[in-house]
Amino acid sequence: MSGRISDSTVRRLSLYLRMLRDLERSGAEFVSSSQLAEPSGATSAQVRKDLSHFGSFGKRGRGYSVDGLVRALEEILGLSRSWRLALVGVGKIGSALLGYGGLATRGFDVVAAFDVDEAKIGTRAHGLRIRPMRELRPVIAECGAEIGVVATPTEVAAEVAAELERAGVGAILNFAPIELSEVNGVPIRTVDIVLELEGLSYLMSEASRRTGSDA
Amino acid sequence: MSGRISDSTVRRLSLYLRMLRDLERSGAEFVSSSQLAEPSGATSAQVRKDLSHFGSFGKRGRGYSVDGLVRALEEILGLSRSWRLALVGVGKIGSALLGYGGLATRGFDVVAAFDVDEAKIGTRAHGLRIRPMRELRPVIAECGAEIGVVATPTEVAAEVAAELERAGVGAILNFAPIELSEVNGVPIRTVDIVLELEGLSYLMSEASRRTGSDA
DNA sequence: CTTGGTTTGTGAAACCTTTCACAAGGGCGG
DNA sequence: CCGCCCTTGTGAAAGGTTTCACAAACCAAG
Repeated sequence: MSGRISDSTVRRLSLYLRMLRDLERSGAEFVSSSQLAEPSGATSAQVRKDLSHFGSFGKRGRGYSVDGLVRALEEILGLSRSWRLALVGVGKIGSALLGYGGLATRGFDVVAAFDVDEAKIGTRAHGLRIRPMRELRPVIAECGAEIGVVATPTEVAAEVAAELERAGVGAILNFAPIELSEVNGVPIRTVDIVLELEGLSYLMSEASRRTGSDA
Repeated sequence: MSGRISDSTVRRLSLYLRMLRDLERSGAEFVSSSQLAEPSGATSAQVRKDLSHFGSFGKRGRGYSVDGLVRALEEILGLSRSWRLALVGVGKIGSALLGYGGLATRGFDVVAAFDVDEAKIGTRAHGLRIRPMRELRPVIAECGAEIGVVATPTEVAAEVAAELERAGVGAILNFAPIELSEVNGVPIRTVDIVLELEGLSYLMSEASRRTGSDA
């Protein structure tokens, strides 16, 4: 049991948890690894292997207790608490995030927002006052945000990430199309829409090259 | 050479291309695999292996011609042309996408937008007329959009994706927090912000569990 | 209590990706 | 033209993840 857990395993645990919450709402008591596997496109063996890294949660012959596994996964993923986010950059993406209710309902609360634009500073976006960059450090310290969100232009993203890290956040979510390197063990996840589109572009081109030459 | 190329390889090819374009702008003529590797956090061997799946692009002793490799990668990734996107759901995320100039400059043009909201239909968002869902199929056929973008609430995402596929798109980019299953060989990429945040939540919890028990 | 049907937990095998290490080749100075 | 230095392209090794397959365990029924 335990050791270093791969990103893909953690990803799947989140997906299992989603399905389990649906099941909980629908009143199911037990669930088997194969039911759990279906929506995430995994196999039942993979579900069992993933869970086995953290302990033994099922009953042979019965499956897993829905309630019990929900709580276990929330504990493992750190979702039995809520997290505070500090957003830097209240442009298109930043505003969309502030307005997206799906974050708060899942335990991720944006508690502070920053921007360089003098015209925006002091105004409110979705109930949150936009603050100048110079207040980044004190405000993050004061409100205790654990996760920094970079939604700035690419050119300043690396600098902003470094500043967030100095301000004491424990993790960073980056929306700028640039690969930021983790420093001081502060994990960074990048959401790169252009990269995803380019991946699709590759697959479509590949497909048409194939049909083009096969036909 | 060639065979099935992994997602991670394609991802890295995109990153190499980004760096190459920067180099091109800065006037460099040649680049070595180690220079190319740095920004994406890969190794020089990985760069060479990735490229070797598609052919032999370098000169031993010199490295790769920047211009030549840019063109080769654009060809491989299907980026020597531009792609047309059809957006479904002009809410927070959809609007942010429409306003995000970074897509068009990289060859991804949003050419049609759809929504169910009667109040939005007929109005313009960033110069694009919002159309009713019922026009999805004819409009996509007419304007020839190749990529469908799902930016709807989770509940209808699967249905919308299926409708896009029937309308003839060759790939789908999904922003709803749900795992959509590929059908008919139409590839789907999901951008799931909550999943990313939960991954960070896991890492932070893991870190604090470790320091908690080590101290 | 025993039997049968079911599902977990898990080593071993298969598969895939990354790293290593080096021969082969190219350019440049002399 | 020769010899030196540099970097590619690539088999082989290492490392990691997924799938397989089965013993162990549980429940229910008789």
